[in-house]
Amino acid sequence: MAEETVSLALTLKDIAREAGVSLATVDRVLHNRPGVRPDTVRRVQETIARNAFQPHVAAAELARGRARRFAFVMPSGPNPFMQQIEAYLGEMSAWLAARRLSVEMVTTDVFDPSVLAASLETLSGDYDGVAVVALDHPGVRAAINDLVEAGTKVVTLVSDVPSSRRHHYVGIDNIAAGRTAGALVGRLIGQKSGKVAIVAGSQGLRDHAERIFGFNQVMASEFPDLNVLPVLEGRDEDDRSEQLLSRLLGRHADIVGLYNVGAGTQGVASALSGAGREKQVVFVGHDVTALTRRLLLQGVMDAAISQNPGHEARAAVRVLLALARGEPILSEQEKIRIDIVMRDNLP
Amino acid sequence: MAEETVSLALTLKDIAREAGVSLATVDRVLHNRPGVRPDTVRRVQETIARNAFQPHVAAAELARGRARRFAFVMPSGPNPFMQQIEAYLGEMSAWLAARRLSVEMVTTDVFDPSVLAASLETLSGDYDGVAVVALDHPGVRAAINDLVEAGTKVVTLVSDVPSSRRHHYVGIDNIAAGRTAGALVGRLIGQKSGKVAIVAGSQGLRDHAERIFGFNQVMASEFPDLNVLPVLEGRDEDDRSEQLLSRLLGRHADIVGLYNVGAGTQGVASALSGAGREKQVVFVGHDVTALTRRLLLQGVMDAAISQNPGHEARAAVRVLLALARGEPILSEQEKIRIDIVMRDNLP
DNA sequence: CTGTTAGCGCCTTCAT
DNA sequence: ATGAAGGCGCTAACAG
Repeated sequence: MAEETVSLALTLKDIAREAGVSLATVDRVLHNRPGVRPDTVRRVQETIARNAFQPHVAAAELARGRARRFAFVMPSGPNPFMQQIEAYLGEMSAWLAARRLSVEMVTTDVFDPSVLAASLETLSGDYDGVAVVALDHPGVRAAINDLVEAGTKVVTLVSDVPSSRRHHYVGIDNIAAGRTAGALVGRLIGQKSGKVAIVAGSQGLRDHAERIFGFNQVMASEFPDLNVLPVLEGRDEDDRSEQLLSRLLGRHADIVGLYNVGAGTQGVASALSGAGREKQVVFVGHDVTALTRRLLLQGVMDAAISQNPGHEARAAVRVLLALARGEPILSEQEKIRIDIVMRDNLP
Repeated sequence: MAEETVSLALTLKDIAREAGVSLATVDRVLHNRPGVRPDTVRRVQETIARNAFQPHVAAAELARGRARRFAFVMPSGPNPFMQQIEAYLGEMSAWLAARRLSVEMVTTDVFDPSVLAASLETLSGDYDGVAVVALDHPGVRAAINDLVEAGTKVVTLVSDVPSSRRHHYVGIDNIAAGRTAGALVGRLIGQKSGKVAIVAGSQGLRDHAERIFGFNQVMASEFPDLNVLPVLEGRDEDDRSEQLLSRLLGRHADIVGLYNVGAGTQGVASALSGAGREKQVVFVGHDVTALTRRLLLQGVMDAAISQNPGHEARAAVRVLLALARGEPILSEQEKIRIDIVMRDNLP
């Protein structure tokens, strides 16, 4: 009735004794440090394996006794999603302090590649790890590579630079997110045919471009009766998004679906209600914020594609920490899922 | 441009010096242990607060040096979702071992209250914490309360016993899950009217009953054109579920929606395909397993309501550990979300 | 190449 | 009511 998984509570010393060597030698083998004869290595490794020995992490941390400094490079604007990530990092402060970790926020204009690159350059050498909401641009890529070169662990957050040498990306698969949005818009529209509008921040942003790509993919292949209109670029600004969309709604009476790829959600919603069409149009956007929560409850928005900002903040810290310590990353745990949030499963 | 959050790396000793007392006294105050004069307590607390002092967890763990034993009481049947939780617990073994924690699986017939209660009784005294997939029944409730009485930390997993004195519930809000399923079925059906079938394991299971309740709630209030048929009780068995549903499909040609509340998914799917109606009926079920993944990809299932089993396993362990150590629980992190999974956001 | 040793910061007797 | 001191398991410097 009971399978087991026991903790033998072996220690380095036990292994040392059993292998007939000293503590220090076991430690060297454990961290594959040089200066041990090959067959001693083998002998020690065998005893370690035979006993399924696991060093006590707490003891190691204590002995190592090194404080780690991480920097988070975030957009300076009033993006609610980014603010949520920052808030969750703040909530972690006790957790961080108890582990002698520090996280510093660096806000910068991540939309200007040279400014972002410059910000990254200033960090070099001062931090064990850097998490950055990155724009995919050659200058930024170079800055990331320089950091990596200098021994800093780098994680891209929310928006990736796949061609760089960053160690890890913490964020969702944006093409899949776009596909998900497309499937939702299409299926929620039902049998009706008509036009579908897309509002994005900019097609120059990698994540936006990828989402649009995924969205169009699904639309083209599965909803031939729906006609996708050219993308409106609202620069994630409320006013501009509202104007553009209002004009579009005015020109097309048969818009039945709407995909808001980025921020500027307030503007998009205003345009819809302004036209009195919030009930006729299936509206899917991104992220659960105070605003999108309200819109979902009101039935103005039908679904939000979301990535859990708390999870994202914690995952970024954990990954940086694991990288800094040379520990393995628990990829299943750190993977960020694409959440579909509707009125009834609002978190 | 840079706000900060520094780690001053204070230690107990620093606090002791600044407060003019010894290490031991600070320690006593820190853990509000008796034997310290009230105003000494205050003085020490003030210095702690003033310096925002956080004891180093690694050092504490090491000094405390106590191994913890946890037991997970799980259903003995071949429920794929439960097997996933067990698998994730297995994957954590290195993590657990490195912290001198042990997790033992105890499988039992959780559907028989007396058997489950007996299983729980045998655990008393041997474990620091117990996670249990619980049936809500007076006998089980009493067994849980006995464990708690004996000082064991108890967490209910997946299925709750709210009226017991369990310390925590790790799982989803099943009423909300049912509502979500209802909203999905209704909205994906679109404007059509017709009948909706429900297949559950048993209405005696609290989680199933709650899901059905939520589902009906939404159906009644928002989809008056859909007519919900009486619940079929398939006991989570494939054969029985298939038979019952096949017969129902035979009797009603106008079934347009189907909600599978529990397991037995294979049987439900077979009944649908057997009738050649897998494309006409909107089919929503629970959990992402190898089977439901396939059904989603094939378009037989339209959506799965899911709770992340990996997250659930880790959260249960973390909560038990925090309870055992007397640490606070990070409720935001440990909350289990209701995930909507469709073909394009399969994890 | 290998071993010895002094801590890391906190907890826990044991004295006082 | 308070303090002193040893030790938890590992790391890192220093000897050899």
